[in-house]
Amino acid sequence: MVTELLRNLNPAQVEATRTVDGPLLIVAGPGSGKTRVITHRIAYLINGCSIDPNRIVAVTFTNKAAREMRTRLDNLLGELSEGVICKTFHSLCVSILRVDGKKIGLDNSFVIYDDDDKSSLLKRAMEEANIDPKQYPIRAIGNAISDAKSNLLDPQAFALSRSNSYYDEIVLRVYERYESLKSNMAALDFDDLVTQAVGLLRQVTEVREKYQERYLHLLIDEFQDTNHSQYALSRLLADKHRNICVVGDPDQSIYAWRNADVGNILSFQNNYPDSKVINLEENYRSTKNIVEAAKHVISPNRNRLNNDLFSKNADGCLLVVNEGHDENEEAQWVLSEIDRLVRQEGLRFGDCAVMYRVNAQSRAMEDACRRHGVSYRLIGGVRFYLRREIKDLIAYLRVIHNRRDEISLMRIINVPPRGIGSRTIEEVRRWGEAHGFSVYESLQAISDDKEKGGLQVSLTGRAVSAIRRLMTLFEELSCQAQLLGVSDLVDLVLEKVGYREYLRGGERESEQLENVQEFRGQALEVQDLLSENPALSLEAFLESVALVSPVDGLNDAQDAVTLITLHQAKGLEFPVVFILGIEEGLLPHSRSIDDPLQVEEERRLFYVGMTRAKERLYLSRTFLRRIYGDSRNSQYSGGRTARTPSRFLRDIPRSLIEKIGNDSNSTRGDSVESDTPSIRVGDKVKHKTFGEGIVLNTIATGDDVEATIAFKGPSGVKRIMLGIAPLEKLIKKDEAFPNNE
DNA sequence: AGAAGCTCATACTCG
DNA sequence: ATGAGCTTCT
Repeated sequence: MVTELLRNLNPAQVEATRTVDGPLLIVAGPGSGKTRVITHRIAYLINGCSIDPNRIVAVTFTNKAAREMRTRLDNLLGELSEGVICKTFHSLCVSILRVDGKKIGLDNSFVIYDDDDKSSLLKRAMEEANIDPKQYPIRAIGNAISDAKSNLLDPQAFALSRSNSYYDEIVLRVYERYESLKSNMAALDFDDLVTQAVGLLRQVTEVREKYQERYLHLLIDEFQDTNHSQYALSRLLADKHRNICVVGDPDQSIYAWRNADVGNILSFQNNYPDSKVINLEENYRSTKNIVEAAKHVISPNRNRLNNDLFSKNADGCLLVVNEGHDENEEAQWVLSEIDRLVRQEGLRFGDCAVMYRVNAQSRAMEDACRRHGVSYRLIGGVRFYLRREIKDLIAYLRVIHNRRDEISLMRIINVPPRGIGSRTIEEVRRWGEAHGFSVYESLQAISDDKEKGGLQVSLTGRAVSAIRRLMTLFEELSCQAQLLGVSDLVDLVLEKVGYREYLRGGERESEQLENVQEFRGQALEVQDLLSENPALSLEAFLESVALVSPVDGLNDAQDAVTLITLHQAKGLEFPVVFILGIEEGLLPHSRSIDDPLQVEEERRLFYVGMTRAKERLYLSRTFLRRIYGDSRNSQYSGGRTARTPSRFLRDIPRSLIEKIGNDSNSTRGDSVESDTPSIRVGDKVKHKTFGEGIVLNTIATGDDVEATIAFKGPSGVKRIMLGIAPLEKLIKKDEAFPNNE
């Protein structure tokens, strides 16, 4: 049994599988059989070392990865696999907090706030703290708070840790207010799930010891993308037995922007000096050409661990680089190539994935797919659970589950319109605050106040009766929620609230009704799973909708082209991959372009995308592109922005590329480097009449060079012959942007 | 008072 | 395209 388990593994994989005692770091390059090693290691623990499956925890990045792992464990172990705990960080934390959270004062019917809810709450916190959201954008403040939490800094610790700049002072004021509101509402945001779990384990000895004892073996996947708080949680859980195995690849770290810290890999080696390190370097996924190209793209990065990826696979096809005119032509090219692959090469639509940096790029692809009648699945985009009609229904369910959830209550208090407008709400709030009541309690009190004038509340009789109707509705729904499963509850909400009628006549009516149907179906799934105790299904359902990610729904059954962002593509693989928009400003993204560290992350993102491809890799860029209508750049090129090829393209050896496209322009953005070394793409220049600008492109034309330069201000993009241009000043590319941050 | 209709700015990557 | 915030309509 055990020898069979190890038979199909290479020596490094065998070693990783059999190293079960003590801390272990597995550095696993893309396609190196990482999941295989994790699952085999778990199987080995159970079958070879007789470890109780219930004492093994595997933490993954997405639910989809967790499910996949469970399926593969099931194949290796059969029924035994069911005991293994396979969860994401967030779901692991939720389960810990549901069971033991009350020991740190957490209401166990807490709700989980998504980013929308978080913004609403931040907005309110800022209102209360008299901070102008125009001066201090909610998003920026929210990120600052998120940063603090990722580093396990509560408001107090944040206050001590920061320079007392005025900005930090503002953040602190909002942070304090935000936390206290959230606590009143018995709500947690995503960051809280981890920080609260850490707080619980740190503060409550018995809870800490319980989990430390139970979790004999801990495996953390995608370790390069954990943040400080997640790592702290991992260490806390592993502290007794010290059997902690982390699997990661610094080259695939693409979430620094949400506080993931590759430094955790170094910290791991410092925190566990006795840890063993195993490198998985053989790539089984991709052709040799793809692996070679990817290696050339990643190698300019500094601060890399030694992980020398190689492949023994066949060379395979050359990479294909396309240069299209604009995003529509690019999409057109993708579709005709996919057509060809399907008709001539025996591939399926489902084998093909189209990847891009930003969601907005999916638009042109969707249009092209529809025109060609090719079915596609769009991953991400406007997420299902963030659609208005779905969020409304979730808000009803949340208020039923936890009436302190004021963000949800406020969302649906007058949806559908029921005569409780902003003035009424304001008065209810004012009254509630004066009496120390939550909004729901205030509504109840006002509703129950039979003798008029008993309360000091200035509301019209009309408003009071509207409130009374609402309270009657909620009382009934709450009462039924004790008896019904969540799907039946959704039906009751739809009926009693008149939600379908509310959607009637709207512009997106049929689409919204379809979404509602889909939502009912999902509720029914959870209800059926918990048919023995239907009242529990509401909480389970709310939890499942809070923690899904778009990739979770990706099913391979349907033969459709996958449209997906590079970030979401991590961990996936496809026979054929198209990566679009390999242009400066998009990949690397304009928001990252000024910071060398961020450019390194963009490079890793490209590397992640490339290494998703098993057989064929297509790269594409355009000369013009419209993104979001591009209002800022509308003066250029008829509403579109002139594009220059990504610097990353230059790092792929020409020998690996088969080039197509209809423009004589070179892939190499600095093609004239040797002729006129003083002007290169990316240089900052100053023109006598047009002012300051950045060189976008250079083309040798006869005995002169034509440069495309984007000037600041109204001049916009101009093509200029360098021989005669009155360019006064030149700053080299690297000096053009001294650390702006 | 509350609803509806309008303009306006705004938009990277995510559990 | 979407939401916030404003004005106008009922």
